[in-house]
Amino acid sequence: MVGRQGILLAAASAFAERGYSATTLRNIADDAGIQAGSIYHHFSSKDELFATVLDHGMTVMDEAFDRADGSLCGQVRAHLGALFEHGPYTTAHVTAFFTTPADVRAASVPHRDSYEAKWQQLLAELLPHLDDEQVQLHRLLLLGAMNSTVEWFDPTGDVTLDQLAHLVTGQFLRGVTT
Amino acid sequence: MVGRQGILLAAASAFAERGYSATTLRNIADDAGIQAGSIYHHFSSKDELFATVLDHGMTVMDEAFDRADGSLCGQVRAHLGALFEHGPYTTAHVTAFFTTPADVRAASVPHRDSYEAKWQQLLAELLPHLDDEQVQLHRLLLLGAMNSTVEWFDPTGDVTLDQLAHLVTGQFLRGVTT
DNA sequence: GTCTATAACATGATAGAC
DNA sequence: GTCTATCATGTTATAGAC
Repeated sequence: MVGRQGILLAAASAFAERGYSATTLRNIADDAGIQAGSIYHHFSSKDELFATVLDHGMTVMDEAFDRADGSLCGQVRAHLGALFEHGPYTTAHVTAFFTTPADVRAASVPHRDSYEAKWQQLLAELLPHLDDEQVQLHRLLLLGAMNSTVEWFDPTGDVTLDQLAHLVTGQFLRGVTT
Repeated sequence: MVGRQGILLAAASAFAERGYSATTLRNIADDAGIQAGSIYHHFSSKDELFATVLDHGMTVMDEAFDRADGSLCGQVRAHLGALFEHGPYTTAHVTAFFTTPADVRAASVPHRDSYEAKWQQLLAELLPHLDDEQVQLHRLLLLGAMNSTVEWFDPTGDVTLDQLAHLVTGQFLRGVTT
């Protein structure tokens, strides 16, 4: 893997695994097969590289959401698919965002907010008997549960992403007792 | 705040907010009101300080779990209470654990595992119609949802911890459609 | 128990050769 | 477009005074 795309992929992978601060430009350069100084031909700073990774990740999330069928299970499957089937860009969003210095992550807050607004609208239509604040709480819990899967789910194991999506959807809509 | 306890508290707060790598001993010393070098009178390394914070956090979790009434809502309330009512030690566990270098976090893995085993047993008794793997998946989703609250829940807002515990429990047991 | 000073090293970033 | 230095700064950790 070469050039800007190779750097971006190596950066996303490192940020996702170690977080923003623990990832060094030398780490990224090693994984990309170049020298650390060469990164600056493609990106002006570590911050810009990180912001580009997060922006790429949110674009993947957006496209998956917009392509899905609109059913809750379909949207859950799309979100999980974005996390596990489209490289480490989305994973970096989940694992590295919160502990990154506020001024660095600020650039990606609007993109995140617009994605969360899509979920808010979807759930509001699905749950007309609840007010906006209740919907928001349920949304945050659902996204929290889905995003936590990056810390423990193995997509190559014997549970498939489809099965996981059905499990998440069932627990959310009907609970575990059914 | 002075001495070892003051350092520990400042360290937990900093680790919880910024993660392991982004937190410097100078950060911690500043918050504790001492010089960075003085930390080494109480702890032999940054790693040991971090491990002590995580161990303290797991002890808080354990005690909250064991004191609760055994009902799911009671245990959920205890877990959320440990996150929001007993200092930043538990928060550091949630926000800083995953992105910390593996050799540093290794020391706290057994304590974490034993806590998760308590939840596994609780849910297995509550859901006798499910096999162990299904229970495990539901447990991981539930803990993921609860732990995500540290990124967005404000315990001083108009939603109380009791209300949040009931909401989490209701969504888990019966789903959102009831 | 805390301070100051400093050693030893890692990091983000720059400059210029090729 | 990548490389090889190199700079300035920040980091963990140590030693010894008080």
